[in-house]
Amino acid sequence: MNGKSTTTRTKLERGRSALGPALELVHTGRAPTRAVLTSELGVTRATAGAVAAELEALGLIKVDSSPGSAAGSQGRPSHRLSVLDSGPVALAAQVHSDGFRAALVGLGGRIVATAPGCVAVMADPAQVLGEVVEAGAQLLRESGLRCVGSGLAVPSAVAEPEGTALNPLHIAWPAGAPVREVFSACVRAAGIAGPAFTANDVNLAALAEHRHGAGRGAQHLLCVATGHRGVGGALVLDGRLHSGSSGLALEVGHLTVNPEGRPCHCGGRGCLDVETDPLAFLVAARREPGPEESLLKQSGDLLRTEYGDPDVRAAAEELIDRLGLGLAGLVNILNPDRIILGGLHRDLLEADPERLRAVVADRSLWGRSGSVPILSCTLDHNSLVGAAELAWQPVLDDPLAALA
Amino acid sequence: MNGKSTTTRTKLERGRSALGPALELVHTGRAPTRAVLTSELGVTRATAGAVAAELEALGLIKVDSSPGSAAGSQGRPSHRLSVLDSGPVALAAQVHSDGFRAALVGLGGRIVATAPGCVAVMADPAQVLGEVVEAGAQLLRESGLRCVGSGLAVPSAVAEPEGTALNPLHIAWPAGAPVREVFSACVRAAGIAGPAFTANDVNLAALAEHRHGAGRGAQHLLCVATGHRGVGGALVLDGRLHSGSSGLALEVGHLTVNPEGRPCHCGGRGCLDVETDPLAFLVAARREPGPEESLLKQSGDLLRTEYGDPDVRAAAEELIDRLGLGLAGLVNILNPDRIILGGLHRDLLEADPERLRAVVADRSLWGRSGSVPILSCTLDHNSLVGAAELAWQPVLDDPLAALA
DNA sequence: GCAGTTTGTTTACTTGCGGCACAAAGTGAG
DNA sequence: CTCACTTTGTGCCGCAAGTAAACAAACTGC
Repeated sequence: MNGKSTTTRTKLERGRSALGPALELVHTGRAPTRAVLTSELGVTRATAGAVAAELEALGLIKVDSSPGSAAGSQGRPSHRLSVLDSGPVALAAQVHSDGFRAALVGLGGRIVATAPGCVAVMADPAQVLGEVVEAGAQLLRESGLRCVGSGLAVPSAVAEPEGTALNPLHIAWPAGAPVREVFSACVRAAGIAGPAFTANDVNLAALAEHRHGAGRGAQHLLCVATGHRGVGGALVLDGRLHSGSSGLALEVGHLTVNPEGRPCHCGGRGCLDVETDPLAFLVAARREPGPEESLLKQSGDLLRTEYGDPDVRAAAEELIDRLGLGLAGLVNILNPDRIILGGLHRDLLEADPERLRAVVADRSLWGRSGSVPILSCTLDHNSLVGAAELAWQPVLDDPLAALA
Repeated sequence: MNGKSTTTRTKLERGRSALGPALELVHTGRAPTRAVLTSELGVTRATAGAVAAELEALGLIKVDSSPGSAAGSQGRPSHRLSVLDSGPVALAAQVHSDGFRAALVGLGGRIVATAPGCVAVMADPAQVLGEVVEAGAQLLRESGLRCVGSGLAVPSAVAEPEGTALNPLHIAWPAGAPVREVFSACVRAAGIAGPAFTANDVNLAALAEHRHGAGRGAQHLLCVATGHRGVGGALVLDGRLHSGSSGLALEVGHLTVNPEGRPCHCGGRGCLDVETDPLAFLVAARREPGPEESLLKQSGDLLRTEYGDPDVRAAAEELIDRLGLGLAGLVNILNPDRIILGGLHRDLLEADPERLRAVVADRSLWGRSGSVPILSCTLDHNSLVGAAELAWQPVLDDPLAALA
């Protein structure tokens, strides 16, 4: 925090100071017109106009002076602002238990191109990341678009500041693998421009949902989600990801939600991780679990198509109760103003929203905090979009410096 | 968050923009000299000089051009910066189970004057707050100092944005009492200048420790403390208090730390509140608890003077283990980079620091996050100083506007 | 006493941005 | 269709925060 910042910012390095906030407003869809931009920034129309023109000159946004379908209100119609379709993109990559995926993501969380996931040998991080980066490089070559940076989402806690994967249990990587370093090296080796970032997938999903999905406008957003195995959590505070002092915050998989529950590899019993993930659901519903990489789909389909089956319903209610207990514990500590659920938890919410909300409210200490809205994630590929957010962040912070 | 801020900041309202950050640096002791101020602000020497001169002209700080005891390094000695002894003060008030206390607190957390706590009839918030505000008004009259605002610390969760006390269990106030409203009314009625603020005492203690005590420099500071009864928690993130979306975050008293433990009024069993507070300690140590308003002192004295006694030692170790379990749970969710303990928890830490640290490390999921430093609170009257911080905040944010 | 180092001060100069006046582009009433 | 009205965009002026650069001041060590 301290330590004599020796970097005296010179005037030349700084851009127009309102440039970053303005771009963020357009990026998150909170500034559909120049008039709104003016009021959101709290500056004069003259300044907002100059800022918008500069962002347009940078090739980031588009200013439509011919509105066409006007809003219908009185007065002169405002120029519409939108992200530029042919603007720069970020390279987003994701690794999960059923393969990997690469995509190009423009401003506004718009997925421009995507390379479908391929199941591959998972043992060696360098090999897997080399492949996914190569797939991304191919997309970049095909599109001919400028790249502002790269982001990678991994299904593991990522320790800060080193960027090592602490528990990539569900992909066959070694614990402590230096994923950030490896990913950066792959990106550099492929000749891809811009910085490279790596973070946990649920954290990135939460970030993406906060900016473009179900979390928009929340000040204290809690996100809990499953993959095929295990449970992850994330917290977005005032628009910034809160990942703790060493990246390990909100690793909620080992909250105890059933003191007499099944043992967990962490040494405890009845952890959220083993009580509310897809495998737990299938076992509780007395179904035969399929291959690991389709557990999420299998359990989700089961919930949606056979909810009438007593076994399925009983299993769902059991998991909802356990999940609710875990969420209530988090609510008591974090007091979020919105909760969003992904993976199987989303399916559980949609199967019986009232039951989940009732459990959370009942187990919360304060009525107020327990009545927090609980919503489903709404973005496709939210981890991927979140990975792109990381790469976009320098541009959002200071467009001039980042694109120089 | 959104909603067209119609308040277009005019140029006249804004002061020198670096004024607030500069005052905060002096306030928290991070800018002992003008040269350090220059580098911390990241501005030129000319700007830092102008800012320091302006703060001096406002009567907030003192610039000692004759250093006397120089640092001994090379070059021209820098002017020393310090808060002005005769500068304005904030009125701080605290209510707890053994009475109340009023104080005047200057910049830098310096307690200028204090009115000793008086045990009084506690039933009526308006009466109690009227008395404490009157005591503060008396201090202000005696000192003749200017008052920038008032702050009140209460031993209860304070719901936002209304400012009602949700669980003032250990003082005989009704749940939901509108303490902020009542306190503001008392302050206005007494003719005391400036805005009035109200918040939870442990939150304020954490804020004070972060700025002036054991929490200085921490980015993610977790504070846990007892009063005479019950346990409170607080989190300071990047220098700002995190109290959740409705003020109810970090109400950690009802974390389960002993599934077979004694019943708690919240309906659960073995809550931190009833397992690690002074009363629990005295019972575990087989001592006769004295009057409620001296439980903290009684248990602290016992720990310090009779730690050789097997009963005392066994009780301490039991409480340390339970506290460690609770802290580990918080560490797994919040991943703080420092923990500070107050009240009996501080005494427990000092009785056997190694044991507590070992328990926390053992029950943390990640070795990294479990090795977080655990320290004692160091400030006297930290809740009182924290209450003053609330009142000082507008001045720190914009000195010109706040003192206009 | 003199070179070297670090800090404070003075004097332009740059520049982001507010304020203002005016032009532009729509709506609705008659 | 015209005119009043509302809201938005643009050009111009000026302020003031803060940089940059040159100079002065104060202390150390040889």
